[in-house]
Amino acid sequence: MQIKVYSTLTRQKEDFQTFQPGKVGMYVCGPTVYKPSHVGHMVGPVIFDTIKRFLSYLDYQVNFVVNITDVDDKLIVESKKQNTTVTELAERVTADYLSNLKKLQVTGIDHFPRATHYIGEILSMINGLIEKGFAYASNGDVYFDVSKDDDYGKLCNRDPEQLEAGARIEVNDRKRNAGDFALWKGAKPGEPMWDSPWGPGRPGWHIECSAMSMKLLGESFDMHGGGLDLQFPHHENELAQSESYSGKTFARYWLHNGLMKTGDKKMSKSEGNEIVVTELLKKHQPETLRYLLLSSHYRSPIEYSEDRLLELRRTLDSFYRFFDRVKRICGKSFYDVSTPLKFVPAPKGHSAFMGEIYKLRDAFLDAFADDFNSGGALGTLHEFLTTLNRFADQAKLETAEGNPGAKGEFLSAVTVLREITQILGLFIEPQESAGPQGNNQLMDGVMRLLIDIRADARKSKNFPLADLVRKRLAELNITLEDRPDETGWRVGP
RNA sequence: GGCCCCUUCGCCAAGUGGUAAGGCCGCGGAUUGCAAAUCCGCUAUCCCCGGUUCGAAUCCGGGAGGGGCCUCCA
Repeated sequence: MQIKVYSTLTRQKEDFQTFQPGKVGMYVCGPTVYKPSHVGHMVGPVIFDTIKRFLSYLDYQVNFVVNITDVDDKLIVESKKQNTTVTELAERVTADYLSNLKKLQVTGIDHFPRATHYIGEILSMINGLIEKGFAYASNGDVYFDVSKDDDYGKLCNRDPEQLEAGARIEVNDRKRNAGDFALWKGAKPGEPMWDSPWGPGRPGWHIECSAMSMKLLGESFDMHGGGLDLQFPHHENELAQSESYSGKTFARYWLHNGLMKTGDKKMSKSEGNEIVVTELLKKHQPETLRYLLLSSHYRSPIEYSEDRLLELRRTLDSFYRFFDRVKRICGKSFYDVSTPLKFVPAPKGHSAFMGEIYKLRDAFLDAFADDFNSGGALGTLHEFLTTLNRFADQAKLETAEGNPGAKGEFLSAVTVLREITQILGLFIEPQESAGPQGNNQLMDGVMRLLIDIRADARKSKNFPLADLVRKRLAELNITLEDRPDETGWRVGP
């Protein structure tokens, strides 16, 4: 299977090839930890976590790094505002970030390097850049000299000459060119600082990503990701300083995810329109958010809205109902169906039904292999659902007529579904609020009682009473489902 | 002013040269005592105008509308 990747560097889809056979180095820019994460911060991690799952499924060994920038002007300002230290603030916000990722089933990140843990690497890289003539010290600061880098601007099509015309660049007479950017910033009193050959100070914004990615993934690695808003200046500068330093290709593919929007505008801390993840998760389950992030192509912007989340929840509910059905048929929870995250070709001599299932799996994988088109892949997920439900209906698996052979086949198909949902990182474990059944014994008992009373009423054709029970339960947001041999119930419409 | 990107059914969203996946909503049918759930069926020629081609939502040119970046930002 040939994977295609769109790279910002070439602005086209390319055949995916790794530097080392079977191994993938992946670096994604994480947050500056000065404010709790908002929904936009989850986009990259969820997308790239899914990409890693997919690549692992195809037997690649993926090393996935997401940095934490824990020293920066904004941290200094915010910590003063909160009357705390930079360290305390950074730790608190990092904990929030990590816990959100965990809830969203972002489990594939191998390293979360902190900028402050790599000061040594940063200093030696700056030193190297100065020695090679790409950087210069100036009054306690160190700047990267864009005029020394022939292909500066290649990622975003920026002409360094024109940067001067921008006039939005900070005026600073310590710089030689308007486009020069700080590798090291001299510290003012009271600011976090580390000793350096140029005096006490702290790293500039971009250098930590270069230093940490090189340390953890090598001078050349395969994929570099981040939000579209990081293309310039962050990634441009990161690329420039890295390749100037090593003389090698820094990252082969640059992938930029679309930005989360609220009310037609980009969601960002500076716009002040951000939806804080922990707030959102008070009203919606994490899986709904993960589903939202995967429902469109990663390069498109995603419109955030409450209605959309509610709509997607309805979509997910049909999966949860199906899982309930699986349990009734197979006596086994979908969540306990175990299958390795590994591609295995379809066995020979399968039934027509399993043929359909494998065809759907192929469609899913083809969509995903084409620039990680999760939206297209999700389309086939729904076709899985319909195909499986149809089979269960036709083979009458929930009645005495359902034969064991058909049930076995059904379970095989469910296993294939499980296989691909693992790639998506969906339906990994039951969602707390998704359970169609209550989770306490008293409730179960009372419901059993009401259902039995209603069953008696139905048997004696006392439909007004039967309907009254159902109607009153509906008013309590409980829905009854009469199935061939029993009546089930769930909370919700 | 410069650099990118987007515009597909009421809403969301795949499709990047061969005659429009999927989801939500809606409608009809099967099933049901009636519902619910499930299944089956129905609902678009792709912002506009030119061009290339046997053939374009898909390529090229122009126009309209929207978004991102050029300052911190996932």
